[in-house]
Amino acid sequence: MSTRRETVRQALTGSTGFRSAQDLYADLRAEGSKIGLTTVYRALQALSETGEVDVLRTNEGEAVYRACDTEQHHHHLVCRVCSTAVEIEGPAVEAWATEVGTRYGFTGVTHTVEVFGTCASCASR
Amino acid sequence: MSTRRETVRQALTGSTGFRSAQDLYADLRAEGSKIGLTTVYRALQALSETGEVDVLRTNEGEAVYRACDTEQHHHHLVCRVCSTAVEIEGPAVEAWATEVGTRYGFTGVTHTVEVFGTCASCASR
DNA sequence: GGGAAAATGAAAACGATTGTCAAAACGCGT
DNA sequence: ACGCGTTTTGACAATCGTTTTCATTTTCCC
Ligand SMILES: [Zn+2]
Ligand SMILES: [Zn+2]
Ligand SMILES: [Zn+2]
Ligand SMILES: [Zn+2]
Repeated sequence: MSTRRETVRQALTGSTGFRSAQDLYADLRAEGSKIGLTTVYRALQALSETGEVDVLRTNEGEAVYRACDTEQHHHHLVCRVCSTAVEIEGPAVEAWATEVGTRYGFTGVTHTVEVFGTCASCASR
Repeated sequence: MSTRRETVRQALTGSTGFRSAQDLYADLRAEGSKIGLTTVYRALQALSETGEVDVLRTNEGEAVYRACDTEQHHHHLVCRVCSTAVEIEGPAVEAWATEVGTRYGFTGVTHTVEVFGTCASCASR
């Protein structure tokens, strides 16, 4: 529980959307922190390994992170414009994924599901 | 319809799994082709733009491609070990995704869904 | 065949991420 | 407050996938 990791966690918690390591670094530096980029990467890696933050990849291959309200399994509805995200659930999807996996003889079935769109506030601009 | 693009398309079609640009480049060179890495990237980009091949990102951020049997909207069940993939459908998921999107006021709703697991042949080893 | 336009590939540039390593901060027994 | 071994930090270099640049080669059409 280093103070730096806590700093990064809070920077993430302060945002409702997914943020990249470089975004967070820029934010922290802007508000006066002397944190290094390497440390931001390390903190995000640690936080995602413990499941405290969620990670996903943009179409460009960049990793973006989010400190969600729950650590339970869930998915996201993400705004393509501002990257704001809403946590969503889909019991039917969970069941379908494991069912289709086992149907084809796959074991250890997991899945990734993300829903994208333009949020109401971004649409009205 | 350059001959190089066709070469790349066939290299992809010859595989049942998702392959990276570098994989395909290595394969093609191994079988004697004098193709350049840049051209492989360009071909894959063109093929994915027209929807002829599907793309997804590995957890490490690498783009991997697959020439699927259909160009219709579908998803994949991918082996984590050998990357072999099966094309799957889930009408319920399609409906759920658009429903949850509009429920939160999002427009232009799309989604990404991938199912992962260990295929039977990889499990028996 | 000749020349404009498209395709090609080697090498350089790029951007995100990771590795290196010495300096700084910390924990703890004294 | 003081050493001192351990952990954390951050500047910088290195890596890796991908894109850009640009000169050369191929294709296409007359
Ligand atoms: Zn938005
Ligand atoms: Zn799920
Ligand atoms: Zn397999
Ligand atoms: Zn779908």
